[in-house]
Amino acid sequence: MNRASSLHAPTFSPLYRQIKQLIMGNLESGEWGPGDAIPSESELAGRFGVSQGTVRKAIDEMAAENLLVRQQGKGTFVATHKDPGSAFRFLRLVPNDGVPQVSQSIPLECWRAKAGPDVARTLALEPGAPITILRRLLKLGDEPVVFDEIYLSSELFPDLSLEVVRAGDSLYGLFESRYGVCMVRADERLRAVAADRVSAELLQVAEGSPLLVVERVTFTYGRKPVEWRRGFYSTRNHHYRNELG
Amino acid sequence: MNRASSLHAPTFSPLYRQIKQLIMGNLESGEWGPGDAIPSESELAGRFGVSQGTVRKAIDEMAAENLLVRQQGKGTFVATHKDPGSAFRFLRLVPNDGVPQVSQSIPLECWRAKAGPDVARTLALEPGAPITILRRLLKLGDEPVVFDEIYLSSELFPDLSLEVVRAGDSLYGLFESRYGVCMVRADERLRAVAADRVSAELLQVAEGSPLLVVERVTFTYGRKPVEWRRGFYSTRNHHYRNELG
DNA sequence: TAGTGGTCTAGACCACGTC
DNA sequence: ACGTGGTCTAGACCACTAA
Repeated sequence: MNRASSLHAPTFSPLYRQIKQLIMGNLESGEWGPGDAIPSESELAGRFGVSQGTVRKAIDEMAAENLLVRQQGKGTFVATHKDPGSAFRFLRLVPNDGVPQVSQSIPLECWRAKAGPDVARTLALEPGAPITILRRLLKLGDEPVVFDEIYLSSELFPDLSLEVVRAGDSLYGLFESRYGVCMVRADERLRAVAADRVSAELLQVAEGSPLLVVERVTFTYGRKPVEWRRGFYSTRNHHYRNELG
Repeated sequence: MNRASSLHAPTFSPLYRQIKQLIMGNLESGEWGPGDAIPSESELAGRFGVSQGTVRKAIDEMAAENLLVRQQGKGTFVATHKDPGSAFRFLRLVPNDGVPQVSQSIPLECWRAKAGPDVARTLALEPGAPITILRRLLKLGDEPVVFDEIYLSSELFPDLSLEVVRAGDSLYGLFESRYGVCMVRADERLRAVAADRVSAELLQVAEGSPLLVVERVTFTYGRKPVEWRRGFYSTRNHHYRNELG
C-alpha cells in the first residue's frame, strides 16, 4: 500500500486523490480519449495496488466533475461532447415557451491574427502568439439567437477554417475529434448591453436594443484555458437558464 | 437489515437513499433546524439499524446538495444562511475589477395583495391567496446595482413588514430564523431588457439603457417553491458570474 | 482523552448489459 | 454465464476538535 507523501507534509492528499491524479494523467496525455472505455475498477485497483473502493472513490469524484461517465453493466467511459445530453451542457439558452428546437451553427468568418495582451492573458499565451478567430451565428429553430466571436490558439487548432467548421458536428465535438482537445469546464461573465450595428443586423433586432453578452473562458483537463469567446444573445424569445444550489 | 421495498418494484431505491429521506424528514419537520448539529454517523447508524457506511453515503449526497455541512472532528450541521461563505451563494453579481465590496440591502416598500394566476402557479398557491410583495434596493459599495421585487406567501411569512426586514440580517437569514423557512435551491432565468423609468431612477442609469433581468424561483426542502422574485441588475461595473461544469 | 468525521480495506451480494 | 458498476457490511486506523 502506497501511503507515500502523507507524512506530516503540508501537501498531504489521500490515496484516492493520488489515484485520481494518475487517472487524470491518462486523460491529459490522451491515452484514454473521449468516448473510450477506461479499464474496470478491479483492473485499476490491481494495477495501482489499492483496493477497489479506493479506485471507486477516485472515479466518483471524476464522474461528479463530468470527466467520466459510469454505465452500470458496461463500464466507465471518458466523457465526450458527441453523445446527446452532453451536447447542451454549455449552451444555457432555452426558448421561453420551453419547446425544444433544432439548433444550427452557421460559420461566418475565420481568420488568423496575433494575440493582443488581453487574449494572451486569458489563454495563457505569449503576447503576439498566433491565434485563430472564428465568427458564427447560432440559430434555434428559424430564429438567429446567438452571435459568437471565438478566439483560439492557432497552435492547438492548426488548420481550423470555415470549411473545417462547416463539415463538423458541434464545435466542441469537432475540437475533440480533430484536435484532441476536450472542453471540460467554463467560466462565464454575463452583462446586458445595447446592440451594435453588426450584432443587430445578424440577430435581426433593432440597433441599440438590449442584448445579453456572455464572455466565456473554456478549460480542458487540468484547468488549462483553451478558448475565449464573446457571445451576443438575443433574449426576445429565449432566456439564459441557471440553477443555483 | 431493511431491504424492504426493494423487490422488483419500479420504485426501487437503495437503502442509503431511504436513509436520506428519513434525514430529510427531520429537516422538513424542523426537528433539526439550520445551524444545529445532527446526530453522529454511528448514532444514526444504530438508530436506523444500518451500517455507518450507509449513513455516510446518505449524508454525502446531502452535503453535495448543500443541505448539510460536515466538519471533521466536530460533527455534521444543518446548512444555514447565517455563516459567512453561504451568504453569497445566491448572489452571482460581482464587480468587474474583482475587488470585493460591502453589500447593503435597502427595503423600499412592502404591501399585501392577492396572488394572480402567474404568481399562484409558480408558488403553488390557490389563485387569490394572500401574498406579500417586497421591493428593495441592493447596494454594493456605494453603487445601487440591484432592484428586486419579491413575492412571498403571506401564510408562510405572516408578519413580514419593512420594519422586520430592516431589523434583520440578510433576507434569507431572516426567513430562516423568523419563519423557519430555509432556502436551499433556486432556478433563475436571465434576460436583457431596456430600463423602465422606475428601475432607471433607482439604479441611477439612463432610461432605456440595458439591464439584466433575473427571475428567480427559490425552493426550500423537498423542492417546495417559496419565493418568486424579479431583479433588475445594473451591469455597468458588475457582471453575473457563472461556472459551467 | 474521548468523540467526531475521513480514509482504506476485504468480501459479499445485487442490478445491468452482453454474449 | 460472465463481467461491469452499484450497494452494503464490518472493522481498522488516521486527522481533527474540544474538554
